[in-house]
Amino acid sequence: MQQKSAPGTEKNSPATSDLILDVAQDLLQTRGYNAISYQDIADRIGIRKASIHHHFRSKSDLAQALVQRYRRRWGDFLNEVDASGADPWSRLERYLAPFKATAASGDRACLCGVLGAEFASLTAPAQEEVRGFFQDNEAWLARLLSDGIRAGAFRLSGDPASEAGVVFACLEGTLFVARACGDPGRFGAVVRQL
Amino acid sequence: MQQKSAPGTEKNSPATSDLILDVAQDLLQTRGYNAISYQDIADRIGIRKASIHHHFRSKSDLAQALVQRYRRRWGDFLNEVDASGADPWSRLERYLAPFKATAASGDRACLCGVLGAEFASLTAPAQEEVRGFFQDNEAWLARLLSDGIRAGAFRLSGDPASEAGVVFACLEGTLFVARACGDPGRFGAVVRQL
DNA sequence: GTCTATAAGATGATAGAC
DNA sequence: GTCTATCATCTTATAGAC
Repeated sequence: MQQKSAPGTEKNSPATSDLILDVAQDLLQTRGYNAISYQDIADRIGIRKASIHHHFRSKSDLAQALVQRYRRRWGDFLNEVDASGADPWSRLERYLAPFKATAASGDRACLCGVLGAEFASLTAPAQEEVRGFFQDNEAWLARLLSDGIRAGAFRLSGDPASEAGVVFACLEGTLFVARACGDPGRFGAVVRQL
Repeated sequence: MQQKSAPGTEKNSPATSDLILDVAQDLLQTRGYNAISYQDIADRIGIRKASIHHHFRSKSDLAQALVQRYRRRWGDFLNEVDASGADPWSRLERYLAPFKATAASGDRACLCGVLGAEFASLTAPAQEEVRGFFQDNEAWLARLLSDGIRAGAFRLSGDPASEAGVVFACLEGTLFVARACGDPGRFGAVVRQL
């Protein structure tokens, strides 16, 4: 019926494939990859399983597309933060905002954190994307810390790359712990501590 | 045939129920809860699915028993470390050993970390055990840090409870990141940074 | 305690009409 | 692009023999 993003029609309601990804992402961040089915997604949208297979031939294709989109959007977000030209502390604060929002939801965690937990049950392409997401984040954080040191905004005990690894792992881990403990406020406490 | 732990027979080969839990734990730490089936476990042991149902009526019962055992063993371990009467730094090092071993495996993560990722797909009793495991660890770490400060071994920027939350979340998160990045050595780097 | 046999339902996936 | 219908397979789970 409708082309997605055809010239002059950018205001179209989201394409079905995007809707599928949206629903799949929400379910996945809540329950995990192997706990959700095409039926779950179809029920939420109000379509049939076969329609999802039209957009994503297999479940592993869906997973790959989902984590690809997640990683791309995250990269765009990081670029925006960089482009803002804000000081290191402000950039760090902006970086933490999505984590905060996820923690505040009370029932979601980071998509790649969840997939990282089910790592061996993913196909190689999806594994690669998860790994890439982790590396993207640590590299960006390392650069932020490095800049912050040079600007005199941060004082670190070790090298920026190691510290970035610590900070990122802590953020991912906190999302799980905070959710399991039913304590969304915990994320704020951890951030203050860092 | 054989009673488990009957008086005078403590040297029996492990009871089937323990074997099932052993195999289930290994598979679960690698793939995740919803990615494993009774068939997978039965195949590895060389028994039939029905035999597993004899020991654990349902899969959620198995999950609950598994995480209960995990938490109990962990508690025993923490008590042993405390009973050793070692100095705070040595106790911390002993605490980190199991994490190190898991990271070194290259394909496992913490059982409760994995279950924490699939949290919404667990039954309430299993969720409770996962939460309890997290709280046990943080409480123990907070006490260790508190002792260490009093003994002049540690210097902390915040209160022990907050710092314990940071450290524990970091350890759990690092297991996932290190595995996804195929970098078991990363755990050591994170520990040094902490 | 373990087995065979079986049930009942879910799952990922495909073919073909509209 | 979405649908109905169908498939083969897997999944959790139970009954009852040995």
